[in-house]
Amino acid sequence: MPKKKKFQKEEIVDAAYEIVKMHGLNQLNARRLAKKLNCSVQPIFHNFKTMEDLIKEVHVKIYQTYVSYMSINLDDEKVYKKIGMSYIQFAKDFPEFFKILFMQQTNQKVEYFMRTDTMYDQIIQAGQKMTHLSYEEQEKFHIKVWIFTHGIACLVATNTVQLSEQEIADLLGTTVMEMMLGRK
Amino acid sequence: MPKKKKFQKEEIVDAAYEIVKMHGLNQLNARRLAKKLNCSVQPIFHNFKTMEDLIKEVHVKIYQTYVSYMSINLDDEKVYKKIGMSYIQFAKDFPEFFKILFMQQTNQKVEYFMRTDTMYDQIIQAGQKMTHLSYEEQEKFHIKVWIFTHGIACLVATNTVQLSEQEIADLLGTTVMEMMLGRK
DNA sequence: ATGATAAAATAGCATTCGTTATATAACATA
DNA sequence: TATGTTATATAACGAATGCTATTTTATCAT
Repeated sequence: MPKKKKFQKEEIVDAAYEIVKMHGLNQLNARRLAKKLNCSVQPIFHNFKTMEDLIKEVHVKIYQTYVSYMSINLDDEKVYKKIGMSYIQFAKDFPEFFKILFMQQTNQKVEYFMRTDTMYDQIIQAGQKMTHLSYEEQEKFHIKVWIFTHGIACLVATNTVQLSEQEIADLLGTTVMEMMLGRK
Repeated sequence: MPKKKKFQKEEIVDAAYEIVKMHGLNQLNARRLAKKLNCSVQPIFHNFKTMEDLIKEVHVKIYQTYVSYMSINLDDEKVYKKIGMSYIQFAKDFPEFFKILFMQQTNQKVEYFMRTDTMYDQIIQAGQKMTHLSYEEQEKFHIKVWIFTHGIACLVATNTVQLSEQEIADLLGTTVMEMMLGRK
């Protein structure tokens, strides 16, 4: 009966993902994507109602990339440092993705790293094992560490500072230590 | 002889500045600006060769706004806290400006707050008066405080977190204190 | 008043974008 | 092989953008 599909949804999303990764979201458009796929714009609009719909699926793939970077064994020691390093490494390896996920006007994205995060509670509890603080104290500590980490990640993603992995590890390590030791 | 000029460069830049302040840089275009000025697009292109030229002048005005926010008496006590609070307050009051100045891909903008900053040395020295650290130690401390401050400012500018002035002051105050006390 | 001159209005061009109407081509089934 | 179905190509529409050619209008020295 029908002609076999040449362009599947997945490969279109993959190509769009690559464009966004290399050149940012505002460089993604139907013609550019078609060119990358060596086709006309038809397969795109045949598979997706609108560009917006396609971008939604790209978002999902971007978020999956982030999640895979952040999958860390919470039983490990130095949880905070490892989580922080992963977060910053993500910002370094995928600056465009980081900007999309964490440096844009917020609507529903807060959930990614705030209280609603599924990992939030686990992180606090993992931290408690090492610091022996109360849940509330640990929570305050966690927020401060996270803000500092986020600060570095933003600077890295925008290329405002260029830091090696070792420099980042030192900076994060000593600061987290000082934040802990300096508590009243 | 000639007709008197009705639209001066300054008022055009002012109107553009307002649009950027309220709606961001990518909402600025010739027709929208003309509408705000109650004129056609002609006065704009008569006064500026291109939109890019106009935007350059808007950038200058934005940077001036930032500088006026950051003009702080360095002889004051709690310099760090005051500078940090000003930086964050700027991000809160002018999120679009903050994003333009400090949350975009960097080219020449590093100068705003890095070593090349004219205030950089004065800030370090002012800090030394209170901490009695060596210049190098004070420098390290300064960078950490700045990263933390920048982290909060980014979160505020993107509306990822909503913090009152008091909450910001507490967060910044206690963290800077802990960073100082926790040093090896 | 009038004419020279420059500012501003009008209307349009060229480009880029999302999207779609139409035509063509490929493929499974009869 | 013929037919129906559908994926893809071609080409174009309509809106938004930067910018400009042309016309209109206001000012001021004469």
